[in-house]
Amino acid sequence: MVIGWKGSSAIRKPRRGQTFLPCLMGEGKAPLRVLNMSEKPDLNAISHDLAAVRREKLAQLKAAGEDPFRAEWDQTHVSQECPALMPEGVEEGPEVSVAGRVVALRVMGKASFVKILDRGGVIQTYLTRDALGDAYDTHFKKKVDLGDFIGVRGKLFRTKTGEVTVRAAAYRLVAKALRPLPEKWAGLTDAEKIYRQRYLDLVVNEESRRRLFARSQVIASIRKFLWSRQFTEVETPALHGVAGGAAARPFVTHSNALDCDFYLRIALELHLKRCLVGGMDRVFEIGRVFRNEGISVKHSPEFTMLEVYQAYSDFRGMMELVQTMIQTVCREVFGTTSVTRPDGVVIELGGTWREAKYKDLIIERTGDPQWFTRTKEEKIAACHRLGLEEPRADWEDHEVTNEVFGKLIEPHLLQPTFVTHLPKELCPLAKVTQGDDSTIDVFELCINGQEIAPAYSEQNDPNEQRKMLEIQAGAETQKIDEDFLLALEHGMPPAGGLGVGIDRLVILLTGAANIRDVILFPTLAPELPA
RNA sequence: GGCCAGAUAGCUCAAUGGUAGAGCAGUUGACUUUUAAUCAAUUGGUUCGGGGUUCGAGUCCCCGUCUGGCCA
Repeated sequence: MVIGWKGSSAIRKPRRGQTFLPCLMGEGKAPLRVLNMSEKPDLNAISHDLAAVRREKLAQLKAAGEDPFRAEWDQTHVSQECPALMPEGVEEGPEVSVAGRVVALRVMGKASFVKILDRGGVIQTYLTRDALGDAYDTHFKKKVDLGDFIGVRGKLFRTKTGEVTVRAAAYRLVAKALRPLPEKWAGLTDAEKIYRQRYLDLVVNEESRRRLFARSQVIASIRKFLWSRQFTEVETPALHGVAGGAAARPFVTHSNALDCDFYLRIALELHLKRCLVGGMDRVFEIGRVFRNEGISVKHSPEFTMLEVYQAYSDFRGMMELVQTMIQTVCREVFGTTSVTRPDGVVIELGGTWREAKYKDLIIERTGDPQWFTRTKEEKIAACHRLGLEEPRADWEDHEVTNEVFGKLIEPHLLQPTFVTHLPKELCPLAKVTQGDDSTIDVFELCINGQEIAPAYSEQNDPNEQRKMLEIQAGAETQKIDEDFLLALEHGMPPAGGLGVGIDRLVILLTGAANIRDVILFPTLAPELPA
């Protein structure tokens, strides 16, 4: 009859120093101790102060011997499981015990519908005076507010409109909310409150809840996929002596114990390659990286990277890996490989993705087959003709070209595209293409107008690596991670490496408009003390 | 970093320079199948902070804080 019940909830051993104070309401019994609450508490006087009203209700409960914050409840079912227990034609279902936050409260005299929110969604419960006795009037109607947590136990039934509902045989207040929920219809729209008080957003905005749960599922699905290919998951340091593996301004912090400064990592790359050196020849990490740069719709100062390194593979292998991985995750979490953006554009992630060489895209966009033999001044002039204002004489030649890519090409790559063979100046950590020493064996996967995942045939020649890092560092030789070069000198197997911006991937898959919408608690300026 | 916009009741939003309002939430009452339940009554304000103009400022001006958008 009862599912997974750990004995009667109404009978628990009193805790030390605590009198046994039953407060399970219903089951045809009056509470074992009649609540000694004043019948007409003067809430009227404080009715404007919503928190004070709730504090007073809590005080009255405690005065009557009930402490909601010490109540327990056995949750046997989650909201979303209930409809499956009520197949077509069934009038009365099994007994379930659900629990969650009260998000809708419709009291109609001697019967009430109460919707409660749990991790699976919302389930409706039906509380009546008939089933619950006096507690229905003196306890439920007087003391339970929107936002409180309650447990409800009873058999499932279907309302006359067909909604699967728990008919309460018993309920218990298991946590009181001392502050009110945001308004039920408009919800929470103040962007600042949505981010600072994300817990409220999660309670009242179904879309946010769906999106942030989806993020977790995407990450879980990625792990599963990589484990199935025998990758080892590792955790490498976030405190770096040298902020390497990418070109970005790092955050600086200080160790009191070691009396030295550290940088928060800007990439996972160099430690994962050390793992390759050590023989962990399929390795990945999903971790937070920090870049002390601009904040925008697409950039957060802390964001989550997946980096994958596979020995005896190369950037071609990474192409297959990332395409299969994203398609697998997409089907597993969303059941489809088509994504519709908020503006209606459909992005198709199925099939084999387009491949295009960087140089070909530049030549196509500029309409100049001789682009790469032009002088820098000619390129800058051409940029201005194409409507680009920014390029200046002090830019490096490849920066001018990359401006064309970043401003005029990448934003239009909505459908998945592997952009391959980038100029070698753009990344010092990849192998130079055989037969064309101006490019490297890499791709950037662009989807939805932004770079989602770069991948390289990783440089494993320590001498070449040192040369490229020295060029990149210029005069700032302290930016060279000597410890990494030392590791390379011990020998690193040939490998393909892949980085995936998890936040951007989730933006793409959930149709979000802003990176903050896929981060639970995005970086904001601290609030000033009042 | 620059430009633009915003900040008013717990929440969502109004308010020509002239007594700060509404809906929801709250409180009191009615109501045993509701779906933003309904009906009646009712409480609720340091208008982000600081200065200024004015007989009078939520409103106009200046400074600051935070937030959003665009640009860098």
